[in-house]
Amino acid sequence: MALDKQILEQELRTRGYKLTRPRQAVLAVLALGEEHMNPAEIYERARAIYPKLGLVTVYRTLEVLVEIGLIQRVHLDEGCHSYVRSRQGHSHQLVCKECGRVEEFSDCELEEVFKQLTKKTGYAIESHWLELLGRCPTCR
Amino acid sequence: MALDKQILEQELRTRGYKLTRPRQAVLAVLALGEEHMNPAEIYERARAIYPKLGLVTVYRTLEVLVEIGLIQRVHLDEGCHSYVRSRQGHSHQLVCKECGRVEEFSDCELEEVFKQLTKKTGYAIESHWLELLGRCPTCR
DNA sequence: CTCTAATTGAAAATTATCTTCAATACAGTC
DNA sequence: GACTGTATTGAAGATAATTTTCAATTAGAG
Repeated sequence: MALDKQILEQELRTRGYKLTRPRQAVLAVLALGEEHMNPAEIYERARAIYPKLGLVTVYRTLEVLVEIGLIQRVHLDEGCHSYVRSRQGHSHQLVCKECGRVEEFSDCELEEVFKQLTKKTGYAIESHWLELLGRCPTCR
Repeated sequence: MALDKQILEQELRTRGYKLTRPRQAVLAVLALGEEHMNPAEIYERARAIYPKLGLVTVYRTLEVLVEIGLIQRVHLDEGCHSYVRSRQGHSHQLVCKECGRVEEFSDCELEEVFKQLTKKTGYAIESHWLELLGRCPTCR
């Protein structure tokens, strides 16, 4: 995953953002994680790397990364707003209830379902959000 | 939809909850709405019916209703945590970005997708959440 | 009608997130 | 390697959302 951190860094730089130490710390944490983490968790872990880091910077960095599409928000019932590294362009998440591990997948066959719905309801479907909760192989 | 309100009330009573005036006001608002509403919006509308209502009670009532399964949470990127009346047992939502109208549907063909994923990832899928965003016929 | 436990609302507490602003550090230029 | 303009940072305070506490009220069983 060290590799992944470099990809994230490169992507940031390419877009004209400066690669600062605080950002590097946040990226390092995100690149590691299979799990979804909320801002506070990310903050805590990233401070192990760069202790002067401020929570505000975590929020700001996450905002940038979501906008660029490098990470994705995960919505959970309790304590909304966690984040995970998004691997493929558009993908969905399989979250383990037990350990929080996140598996991503993208090859879904939802398109057909959407077409039918468009016909039936008259809605123009513009985006979708699918999230699955379960238990990962290890936790079963 | 007045009918629906009575269904909600009946369900609450059956479960041993008292049918108070504040709760009735909240139920009335929820029974009406095609739209998803956040606690503050529900509060405001319900106060037209029962002015003494407190916001806290709205939160508490929503909590009970979600637990019973009479309403569902809708997750949106900005301002998480809206609620809609849930019609069928398990269903999904088609939310209009423009006017907030919510269309529910339940006959989805996701089961097949899930089976494949279980096989591929080893996860035991226990629950899922699907949300579609788009534009309703009127707003198009 | 009475009584008790559930429920309520006001206020205060907590938590999450955002804004402001002076100080700092990156990255390109010399 | 030092210089410089601009983006970025962190602390502190502001705002917003949600929860807790607690004394007063009320639904509904008897």
